[in-house]
Amino acid sequence: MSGKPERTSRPESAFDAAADRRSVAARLFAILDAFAAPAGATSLTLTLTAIAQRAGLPLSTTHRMAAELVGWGGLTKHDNGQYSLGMKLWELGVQTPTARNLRTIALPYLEDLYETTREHVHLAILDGRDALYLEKLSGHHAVRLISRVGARLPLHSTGVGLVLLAYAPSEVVQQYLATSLERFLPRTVTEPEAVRRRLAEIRQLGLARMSEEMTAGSSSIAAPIRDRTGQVVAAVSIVTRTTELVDAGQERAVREAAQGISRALGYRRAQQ
Amino acid sequence: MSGKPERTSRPESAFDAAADRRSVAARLFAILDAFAAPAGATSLTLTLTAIAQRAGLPLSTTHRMAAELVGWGGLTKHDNGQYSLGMKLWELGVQTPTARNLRTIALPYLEDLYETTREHVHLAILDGRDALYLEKLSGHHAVRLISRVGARLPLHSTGVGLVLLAYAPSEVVQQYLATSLERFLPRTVTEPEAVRRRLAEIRQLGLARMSEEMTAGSSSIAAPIRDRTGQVVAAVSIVTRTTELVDAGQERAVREAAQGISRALGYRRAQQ
DNA sequence: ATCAGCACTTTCACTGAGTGGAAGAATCAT
DNA sequence: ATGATTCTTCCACTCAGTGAAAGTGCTGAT
Repeated sequence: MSGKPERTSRPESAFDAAADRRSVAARLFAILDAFAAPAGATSLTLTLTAIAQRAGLPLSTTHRMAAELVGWGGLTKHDNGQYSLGMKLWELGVQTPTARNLRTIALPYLEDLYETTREHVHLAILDGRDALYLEKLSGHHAVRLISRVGARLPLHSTGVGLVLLAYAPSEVVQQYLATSLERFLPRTVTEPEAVRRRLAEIRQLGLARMSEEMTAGSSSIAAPIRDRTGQVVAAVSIVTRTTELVDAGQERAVREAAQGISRALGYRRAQQ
Repeated sequence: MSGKPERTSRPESAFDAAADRRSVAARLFAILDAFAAPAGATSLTLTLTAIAQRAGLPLSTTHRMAAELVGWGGLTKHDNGQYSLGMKLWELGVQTPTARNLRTIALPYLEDLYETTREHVHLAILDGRDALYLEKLSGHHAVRLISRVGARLPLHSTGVGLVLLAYAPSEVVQQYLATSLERFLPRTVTEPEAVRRRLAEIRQLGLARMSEEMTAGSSSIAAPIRDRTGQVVAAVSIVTRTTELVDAGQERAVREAAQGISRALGYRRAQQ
């Protein structure tokens, strides 16, 4: 049909300039977001064309802006012409108050927990509808997991996620359970009422136990971290190979780590 | 003197609009940089006015741009009206290839090193004229240090810095030694020729020893990390309380950690 | 060698997005 | 109340940013 594009009239273009009402800033952000775009498969490095596509920008605009970002340090241009996120972003990122404060305070306790259990150790916060993994320690030989520092994982299928949800404001829980929850493995609990019952249980125990709900062969034990005001601001967990028996020692270790961090954050076992 | 500003003519303003030839992008970057600006004393949170001052921008421009940044997640606006860097930056930052790859690979070895030595453990890379601290592990009771994840420290007065300088291209060394080196403590080596001799020694030993050159009461042992190509890409160190005797066990531990990480990065003891 | 194909870079005339001074609102201090 | 300070909104002007198109350079097929 539309064989040869009509060069005389406006050439058919994938990009509708007039419809793009984004500000300069928004376009810059789109370029940076291009590197984080697809959920799991984060592309560490992209060509100019790939960035332009993902950001939905004309190539020349992308080129100009990428150059500015490179100049600043937000992007790095490699010898092969590919781009990746730059060190400047890392430097700014680690200054972020939550990341910096929580991490600095929690890390020693996480190390202790790792030493006593020799299992994956996670530290996560609630961010939007996800558990955002702030820190992860693991030895050389631990189980392969999808978690990663900076990763976002669902609240209903991870230990830290359930803990965070259990202590979240009720409207957050409401909203979260209103959407359908993905079933990753046969044992993933996805039915809203069942999840609610679990949350209540977790609040009662001050501890969450998960088994085979996200990654086959792995279980997790998670506990809440409170700040000065008593609010739950984060969660710690260990992820172990699934075993039948409940290891009381592990549970105690996780609880102690959470309590240690809470105390370090200024929490004093409130009126109970 | 200049009592009432003359409203009829151009009002005396600290900001010369015409002289500011920065692009929109550059102005945005200036706002973000405002949070990292002063070397040591990083301000975690700033008021709008403070940002405008540091970035050298009119208040209204700052206001508009800050709003866009908040919308994106690059800044967070707190209840009290103060701004701080946002989680989005952290998320992008941890995706940065060097940070992500090096950290992921190195962390288990750093943990081992911490466990066997119980001392501060540092991982740093060379960035510009500084040692940039990528990772830092330390227990609850360790010596108080100025280093911090994301911190930049001088090359000539830190263990990791000297190692990185020792294996840097000669023009980097040239340039670095061309400027006058700050003396932090009486024992800091600042004389260019003396530094060069040290670098040679470090290359020979494959290890650097520092004592009381940056922080009083602390010493450090550092070793180089090589990648697949044999190039030195980072350095590990431990920082200990200064003692008279050389602890061979500590030196071995640092060396082993560095070798372990190098091996994990694909380095195979090259032709020697 | 030659050419086609693709990815990146540079240019440039047009124009509306971004600008910043100023006025208004809100907050705090006295 | 009164003034000082900090933040927010507005809007007419204008120049910075725009993107189509031409140019450059590389790769690999013939």
